[in-house]
Amino acid sequence: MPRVSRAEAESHREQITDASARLFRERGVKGVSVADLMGAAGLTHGGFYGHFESKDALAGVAVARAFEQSVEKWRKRVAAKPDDAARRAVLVEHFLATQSIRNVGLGCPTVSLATDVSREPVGAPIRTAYLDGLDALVQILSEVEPGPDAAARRAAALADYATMVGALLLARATEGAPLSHELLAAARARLLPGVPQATPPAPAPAPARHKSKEA
Amino acid sequence: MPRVSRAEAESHREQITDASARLFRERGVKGVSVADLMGAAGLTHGGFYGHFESKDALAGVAVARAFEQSVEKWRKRVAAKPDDAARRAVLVEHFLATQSIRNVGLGCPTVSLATDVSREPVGAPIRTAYLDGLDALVQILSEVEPGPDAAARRAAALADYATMVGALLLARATEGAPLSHELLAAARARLLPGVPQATPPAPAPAPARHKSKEA
DNA sequence: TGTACATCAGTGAACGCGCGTTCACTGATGTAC
DNA sequence: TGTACATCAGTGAACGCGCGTTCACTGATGTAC
Repeated sequence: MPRVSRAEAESHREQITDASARLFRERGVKGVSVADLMGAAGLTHGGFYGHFESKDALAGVAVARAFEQSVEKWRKRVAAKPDDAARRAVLVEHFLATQSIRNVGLGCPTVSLATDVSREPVGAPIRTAYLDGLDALVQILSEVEPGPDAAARRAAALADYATMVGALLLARATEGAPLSHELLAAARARLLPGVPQATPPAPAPAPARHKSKEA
Repeated sequence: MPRVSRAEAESHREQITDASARLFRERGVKGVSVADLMGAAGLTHGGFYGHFESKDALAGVAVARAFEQSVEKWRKRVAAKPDDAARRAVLVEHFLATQSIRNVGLGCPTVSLATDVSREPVGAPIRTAYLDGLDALVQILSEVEPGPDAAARRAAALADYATMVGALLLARATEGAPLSHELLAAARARLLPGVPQATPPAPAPAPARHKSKEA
């Protein structure tokens, strides 16, 4: 089986990177072994060092990959909406959706990796990747915020982002308790005042004061 | 040296608990060994199981201890202020102070342990301790929030809390970059609009439009 | 208060285990002619 | 296009290490008389 073609080897490297981007978010960098990562690509552990210099080096590459995926999703959501208010709303609603609680592996790396990153020394590859990725997401959010100037829009984006990250982080830590959904709902209400909260699975049938909300 | 008095043994248990409450916040539960914890109390690792059933059981006790310390601090800060607006402000300002970035070991466990807790299975001792502790802190904040009724005050407390947690979490993950302080400042401005931001080490000398802000 | 002995807090060696990393080896791939 | 050989992607055993946990042992503490 050894000595596969160069195209296959490159595909293996991609598989390792993608699996790491997902598993590191789910279990943390320390929570996944090199053998786990290679196994996710259908390989054995020994070949790892043909692809990456070390597990820490992979962490940097994998975190960059995770952010690339998020940036792409954000761009697509933004592009599908007609105006900035709708663009901001769709970003917030996706971030704070109930499904985001359980969707750790493909969810925003900002939330799932923040603590791991903050425990790494300042020069670690994972820190650079995280900082760059966070910058890119904040930039996208800034562009759809209302405000008189760029500084105001950036400040609004940072405050919004902090609220979303905190709410999802706490919702995950309290998963299974009512507080978990309460946190997401409170953050949605804060960031999108006046927008109907349609997220709970079976909302009470309202008396339809204005009009029905779902087709 | 073995067979110390019962009072000494109880003191050892307290030292282990306190050291764990601090070190678990700094490095995570997996980031500290039983030998580290016992060493912090001046003991060797073998005696650990005379005090706790397992490392996981200690994690529950230590996290409860960490939250007790935070609740006590919050109560003292609240008690020192004359009205609810000032009480809310002092809680927010302490949470989002620049020093909080580095003060992980004695800082709010909600931030430093959220990810570790969310990666534990639902029945783990650490999850119960975390949920109870978070409930207690949210309760204190709810009592000083403005609002027409208890539900509104609780929703405001949850949104405020999410904003503070997210801002501090991200500020820690980006420590060393300008973005780190920017995040704290944006959250302060969002939660305490109109309050002068005196936190940067050397604020530009303002033209003193109303009055000087520090005695 | 004083003596005799059972209790048990802490020690340190040992356990099995999983980890990140290294390395000799294999054999299909890629290349030179 | 076909042959000969060097390259190198992947294998799996092995390395040293640190981990959580167990356990026989020690000797001061606590207790019974």
